[in-house]
Amino acid sequence: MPPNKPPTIYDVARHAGVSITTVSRMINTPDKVNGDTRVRILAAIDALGFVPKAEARARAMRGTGRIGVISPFFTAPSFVQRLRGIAEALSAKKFELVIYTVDSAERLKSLLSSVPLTGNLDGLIILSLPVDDADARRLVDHGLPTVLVEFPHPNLSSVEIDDVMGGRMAAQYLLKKGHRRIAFLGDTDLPEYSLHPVSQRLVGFRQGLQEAGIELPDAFVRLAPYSQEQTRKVAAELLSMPQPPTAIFVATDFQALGVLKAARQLKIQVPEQLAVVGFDDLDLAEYADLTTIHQHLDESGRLAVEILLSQIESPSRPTRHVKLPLTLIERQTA
Amino acid sequence: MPPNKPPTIYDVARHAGVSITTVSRMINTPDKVNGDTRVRILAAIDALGFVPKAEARARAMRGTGRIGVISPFFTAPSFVQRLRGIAEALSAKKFELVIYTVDSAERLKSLLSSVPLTGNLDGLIILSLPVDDADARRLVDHGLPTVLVEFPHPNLSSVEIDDVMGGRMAAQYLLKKGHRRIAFLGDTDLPEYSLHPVSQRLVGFRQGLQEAGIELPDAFVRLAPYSQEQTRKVAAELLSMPQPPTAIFVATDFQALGVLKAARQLKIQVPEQLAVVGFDDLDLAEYADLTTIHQHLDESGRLAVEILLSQIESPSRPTRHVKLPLTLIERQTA
DNA sequence: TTGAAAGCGCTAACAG
DNA sequence: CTGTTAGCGCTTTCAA
Repeated sequence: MPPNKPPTIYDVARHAGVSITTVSRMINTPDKVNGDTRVRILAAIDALGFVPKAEARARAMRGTGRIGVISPFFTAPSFVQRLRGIAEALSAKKFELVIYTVDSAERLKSLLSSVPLTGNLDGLIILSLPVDDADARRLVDHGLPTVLVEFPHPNLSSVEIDDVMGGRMAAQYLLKKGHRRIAFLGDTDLPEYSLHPVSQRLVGFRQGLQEAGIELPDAFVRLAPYSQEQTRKVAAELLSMPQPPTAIFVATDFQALGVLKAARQLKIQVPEQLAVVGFDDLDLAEYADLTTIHQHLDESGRLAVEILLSQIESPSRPTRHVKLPLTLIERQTA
Repeated sequence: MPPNKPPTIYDVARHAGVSITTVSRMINTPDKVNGDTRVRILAAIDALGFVPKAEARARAMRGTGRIGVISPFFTAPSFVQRLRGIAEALSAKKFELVIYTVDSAERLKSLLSSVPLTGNLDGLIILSLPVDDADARRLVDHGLPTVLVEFPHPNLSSVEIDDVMGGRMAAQYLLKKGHRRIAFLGDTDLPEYSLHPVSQRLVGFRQGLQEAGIELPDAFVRLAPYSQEQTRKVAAELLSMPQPPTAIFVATDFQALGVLKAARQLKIQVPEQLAVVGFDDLDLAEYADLTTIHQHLDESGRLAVEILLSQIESPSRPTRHVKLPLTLIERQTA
């Protein structure tokens, strides 16, 4: 007949013939306990019906071991790949990963005001979401270490992507290949709560062309919703013009696939008759043999974690703004 | 200059010029504190924004429920799509989503023994990971509602995929199309910590062929690591045989892309000279116009959440085992 | 891999 | 009324 009081690690320790340290270890980092002892302790825990007191844990623990990630609702593969980098880096350290998804401007606002207060987090990563001055101030005031990805703010650390440069790189590459009639295809999904890096890519692209004295006629700038089918349609229109482009810079890989499909259906040879350059270098770009601008998606996540953790360790450190390099990956489509 | 670390009663005590005892008393039995001191302490408390630590934690854990997801480290797109279904369903219900990724058998064991204890979770979803009797028992004993996806266990609710049936469907479809020399291509990634549904698909596939009296020669069963390039190589070998198959059932869409690539490079016409059927119906299958077995990935996540939440609400409910239907999506490759 | 011992933030005696 | 001090159950160095 076990005692009346709820069992503590001390009871478990005695029961299993080990020290309380080992029991604690068993609970928190079981892999650091010998398989043998582990079984004994597990048995003791079961036998006594032991449940750790959350309150006592909270007391004894330094931080909460929780990192929050606020991300647009992951419909686009690129978020997922960033997230993958984050998850990887985080699970290596022993942090819990809490995900908040955003699907509206209100939800973002609401998260941004509640999370720092009640989120009980050690740190926060915000993916591809706009943070205004008030938000940033609140984050700073609450002493919640935060790293922004893809949307810089002077008061918070960030990992940035140089979308303008990316667009420029695409332009330069296609020009070098001898193209003169070059079109741009981007997406129309401009939710107020999210960013639109695609616009930046267009800016850079236009710059690149201008520097070479090439026009980008309005008819060659097309937008389509972020879906394969819709993009395919728009691409087909573009390719059916009397004077169609000989190259298209598609601002996202995913849409580039739609363009390739349109070309296939119209029996247009890629890259002979049409060059296609994408952006992102998603996993699937390799399959499609898509020439594309590689941005280090996984790496951006890992880096964000690294910056965040160092900030958590020494809060006095100044904010860092890292710009990840872009690379053009030459494959078969251009 | 707000503090960086959450303030403790020590901070408050110093700030108010009293001892920690008095602060503690102020919080628990305010009437036993002098009106004068009380005011000073009160002032200090909200000057510092003091919140008792345990309480802060409790509050964070209480209001919004927490659902944990244990998933293999998401390298495969199929996990991501399941996760997407989960995230969607969960954020609608105002639940917090905590992600634990597994990259080894030890890590899985470790999570399975620590998470129920210290996770502070209201429910748990385990994706495509093997749960043995001891694990299941612990989960049940701790009263942590759990739903398994893709790996059933009698004592826990689950959402299952009928991989055997899927393999059979693929076989039947190809047979109906008149194929007789049909090959199988699966992946070799058999981490001990994860499952291998692909084997089940092969079993079903073989059954389907046998029922029609068709042989599946060993030379037509090929495995390749889960990567486009490696799969492409193996497929190329297969297609370069003296008597190559006229159809290939590729057990994962992602690898099917590799097969298609091999066919392209060898100038083998799909579907005229080679039929290809995939499995999963990932987003990218649509792009590739891949005929494939559709499993409801997003839906499996949503469903898991639904079952879990209903289990949380009424813990007495018996466990449910739902088998999601599979559908063959006919596109261009077979 | 393990244990001793020093905290963690807080409460509860016990004097004053 | 207030401060000192000894725990509470648990985590986390640091040696061994």
